Amino acid sequence: MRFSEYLVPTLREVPAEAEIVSHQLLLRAGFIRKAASGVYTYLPLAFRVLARIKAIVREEMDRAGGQEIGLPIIQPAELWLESGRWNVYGPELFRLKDRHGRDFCLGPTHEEIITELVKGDLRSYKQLPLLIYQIQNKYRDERRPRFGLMRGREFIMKDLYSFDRDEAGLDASYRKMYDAYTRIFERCGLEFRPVEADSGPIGGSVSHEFMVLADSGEGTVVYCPDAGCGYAANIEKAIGRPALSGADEELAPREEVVTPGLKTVDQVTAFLGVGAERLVKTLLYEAPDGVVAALVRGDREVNEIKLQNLIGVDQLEMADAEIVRRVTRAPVGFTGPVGLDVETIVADEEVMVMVNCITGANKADTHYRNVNPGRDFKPDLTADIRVVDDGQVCARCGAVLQSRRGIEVGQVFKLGIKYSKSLHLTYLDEQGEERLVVMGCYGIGVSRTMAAAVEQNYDADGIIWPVSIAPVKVVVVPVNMKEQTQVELAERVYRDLWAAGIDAMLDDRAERPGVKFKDADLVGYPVRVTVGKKAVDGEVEVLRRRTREMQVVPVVGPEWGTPYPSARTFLTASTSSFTGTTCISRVRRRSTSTSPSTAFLPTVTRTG
RNA sequence: CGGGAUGUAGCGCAGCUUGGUCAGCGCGCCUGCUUUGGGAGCAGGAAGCCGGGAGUUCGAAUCUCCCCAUCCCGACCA
Repeated sequence: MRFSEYLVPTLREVPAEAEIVSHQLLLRAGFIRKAASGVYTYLPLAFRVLARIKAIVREEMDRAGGQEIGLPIIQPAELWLESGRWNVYGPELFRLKDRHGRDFCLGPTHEEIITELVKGDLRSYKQLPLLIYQIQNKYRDERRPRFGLMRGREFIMKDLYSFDRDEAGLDASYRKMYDAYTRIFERCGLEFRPVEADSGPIGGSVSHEFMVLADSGEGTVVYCPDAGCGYAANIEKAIGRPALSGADEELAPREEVVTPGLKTVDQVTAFLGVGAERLVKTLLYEAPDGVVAALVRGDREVNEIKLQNLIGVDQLEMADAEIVRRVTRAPVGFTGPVGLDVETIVADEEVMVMVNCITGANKADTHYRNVNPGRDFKPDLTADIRVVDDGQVCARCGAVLQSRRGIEVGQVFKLGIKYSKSLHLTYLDEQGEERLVVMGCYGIGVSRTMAAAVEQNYDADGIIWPVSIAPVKVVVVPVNMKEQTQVELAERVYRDLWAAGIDAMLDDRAERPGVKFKDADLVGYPVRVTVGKKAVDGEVEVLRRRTREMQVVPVVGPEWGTPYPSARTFLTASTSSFTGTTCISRVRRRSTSTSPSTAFLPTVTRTG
């Protein structure tokens, strides 16, 4: 591929709409262009990166026994009405009508249609297990698309569904996928961490997310620094060891304290001269069947996901000031559990051991002192409903937990029989008895993975692609296009690289070298071969993008007669001897007699 | 969906307060010459229904109203 013929519209300035690094760099380096909010065109370089990621995903899915299929993106409403999600999914579902007025949607996920498929053709235990996957565009009309490819309305996703006879089978499938995901993200050259995750509205029992660690991530990973322990979880799911000892005091009689205008935990505790851990924070939530009060220690936050799961609702919103006033007959800031009349009172387990604590008195400008759980109020439920963050202690080993931001690039779920039961997906076992299929589902955000790779691999000059997913491995830069020697040697190196199975870009533009160097850094080719003044001696420079490590390499003999014996070997070695070695060594070899014109180039370079 | 902001040439922006030499700047793009190891210089050139509509006015990029789009901050998800 020749730069002069290739569509790589690099930009010198950062487009104003791009906030995060991956978005900025993918735009600037000529990988993507926006078509609409949350909808992007993939230019040739991006397309190649995506192809590489998909190739890795396919290899690992196939290795684990997966079978790729194609599913419709346009799906009939009937399927979604049947599963009930046509109404539940809400405005995130892209809906459309055909010319006859029939309803359709653009698939945001494919449970319905794949279950339908399997239901139609699954009869016997002999057909199980079954692992089916697809890699396609998905559509979600996000409330707020943002961060470029991170949260688009159209995105590429791999979905695999597993169908097993029983729990043991599901365990095996889940394990296979977990391992496959680990291999995939390792091969993509990403620093990631599998973490325990909440299974959310998709349901099911066990779930892990694969988080690429990056400060721009929207998620938070809580992890135990003790390598032997290894606990790691999404903050939504993470548990810490509860502080289960209160103050060592006699129970004192409850009394009112006047706290004029003091609404926040900080204000109240400062006024009373006690620590936040002596206060019980009472938050009111509006749930479908009534108001729920959540009680946590003053220095904790309520984990709404845990709360939702506990009380079994999928919608929970903080009560507004009006509801607070109606329920407590007091303004926001003075709510407390004593005498509180709500549908459900849920207390965090830490609250129950507190002694002589402070709470709101459900009366303006008033708090209670010396409130004691059990004596002064009785929650309907006691559970872990707090957010675990830095500084809390690992429930398993007692080390102090830490947290980092992460980008969720994959998630695996054990669904169990949740869907097969409601959709009556069954098979006949050896005894001829009808049994429910046990399912799992496993997703990877392919386009998001590309963005995540950039978030983790860049510097002030541009992208630094991991070799395994780089759109092009090597860029060959003749410094001066008017120097025939340089041009010819560059052509030769370029041809040799292709002959050796290494895809290369020849920057044959009549630009000044600085421009080409800047673009090379921006685009992020792992290796740059510079053909400059030393070309007359048959020498070129090989520069590694990541380390800026440079080596002068003799490529041809003094007379330019025969290729220098070690040239190809060296170039091959020097491009494969650092991160992500899996890819280069797997690239298919090509015949050396083929001309490296663009016509011969594969549209997609398959690995493996 | 709430809150905040922004729409002027391909990209980045100024101009709007105070309507009228106000269609501008930088980069990019095209032509020519020079230059060629980190985003060159000179000369010439193309390019904008000033987001859209309706108003106010002798006159609107500028003032008013409505709409649309985009981006950023909060509850969902890959």
